[in-house]
Amino acid sequence: MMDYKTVSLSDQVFEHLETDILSGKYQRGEIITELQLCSELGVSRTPVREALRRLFQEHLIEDTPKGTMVLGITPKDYLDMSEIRLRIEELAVRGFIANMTEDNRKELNEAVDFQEFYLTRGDVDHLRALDGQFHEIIYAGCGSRVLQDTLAPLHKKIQQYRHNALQAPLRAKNSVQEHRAILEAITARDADLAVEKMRQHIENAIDRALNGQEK
Amino acid sequence: MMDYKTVSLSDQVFEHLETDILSGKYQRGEIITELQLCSELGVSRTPVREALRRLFQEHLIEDTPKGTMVLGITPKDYLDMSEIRLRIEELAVRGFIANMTEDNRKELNEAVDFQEFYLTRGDVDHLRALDGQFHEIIYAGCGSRVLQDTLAPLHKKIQQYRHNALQAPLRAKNSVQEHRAILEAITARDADLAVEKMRQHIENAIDRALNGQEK
DNA sequence: TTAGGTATTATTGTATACACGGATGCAGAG
DNA sequence: CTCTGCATCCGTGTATACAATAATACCTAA
Repeated sequence: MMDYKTVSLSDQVFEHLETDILSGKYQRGEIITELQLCSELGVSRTPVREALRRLFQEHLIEDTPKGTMVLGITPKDYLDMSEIRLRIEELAVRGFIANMTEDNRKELNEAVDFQEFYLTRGDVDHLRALDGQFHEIIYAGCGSRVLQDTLAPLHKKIQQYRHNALQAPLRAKNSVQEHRAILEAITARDADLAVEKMRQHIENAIDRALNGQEK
Repeated sequence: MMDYKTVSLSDQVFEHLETDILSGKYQRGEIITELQLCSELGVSRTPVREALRRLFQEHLIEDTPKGTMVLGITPKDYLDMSEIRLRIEELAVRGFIANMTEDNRKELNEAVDFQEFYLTRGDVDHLRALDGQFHEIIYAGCGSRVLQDTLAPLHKKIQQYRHNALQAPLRAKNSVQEHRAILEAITARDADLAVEKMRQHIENAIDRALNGQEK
């Protein structure tokens, strides 16, 4: 997975800003200027501008006459993204099973194993990262670059957004259990069951976000 | 709809390159360098780079050690995008009906009226543009920015790709008829029917693309 | 002839200078 | 007090210069 070149300042700025916007550090409606970012991050305008162009393309920011306005993710955006995932994450699951290699299966298995490990440790940060990996492994192995490119950004945004909303203490356990159930169905190559488990998983996440609490 | 500022070179380069990539002028796998684009387009590297960053974000290009490699849209990408549309364009249609204003309805109606007009003229270029508008009006009026941002790029890419594959002589008539049927269902606020008509419309487009011919 | 090393070149990454345009604030007139 | 016009400033858009890196080609030596 190693890139052929070292991460550029452009990329670093992009990831930094994306994280800060999704995590809510930059509030919706806030105006940020290039020069302000330059001094904050200690780089010149070039990498800042290139990062902003990419964020613009993801509709996380908007150009205004006074500078760059932060858009970020609203609660409605979150629900809309979940709704879309409910419709097409099924395609990824079916694709993953159809294209599954032993390596893919093992990778997914390991992700869940690690989740269970960090669950006993109560290591929320690692759990969150692994939650992201679990879904991204499925996207990456679904056989469709388009589907991967559509779902991965949605999931990333949802995940960051959720992180902001609820600090996931009890959610973790249920989430890992649901991942395990999905993994088992996938391992058994039972596509219908896996899809159903995934659907439940996403719906549960929506419920938890709405209630702000684990039942 | 007017932007508050004139279109920048960055934007122009972006749209130019996007069109050329989607239309196949730049072949998949082809390597293009920034300087080459600069001399071709007569601008400096800055706007070129910013345009490339946005194309990169859309996964239409890829960075390689030798330059920027064109990815573009493959036939499989086309099918995958259509599959996704089949799943979520329904949401847009339902959203549009739920949020429909008289203005929205009229706008959609006009788009179809114009299509029928240009159909009698055999004006394929205008028909293509209006086909894009028809769907984008629905996206824009569906009440979900996320859904709009997800569907609009898919449709744009599909449309450009199709344009390349078949020069749409006979397809036009059926397409307009299908749009009319969708519009009628929407006007009647019959969401289930509208969704069904839309589903057929997309499936027909897939069939036509696969056969390369109108039945 | 071939292998290895070095020099050159090609391309990108970054910083910065300059230009342009709009917003803002101030001053003066009504 | 308000409105208008001008000057200033702030922020972005673009071009270009410089640096670093990686590929390539050439030359030399075995």
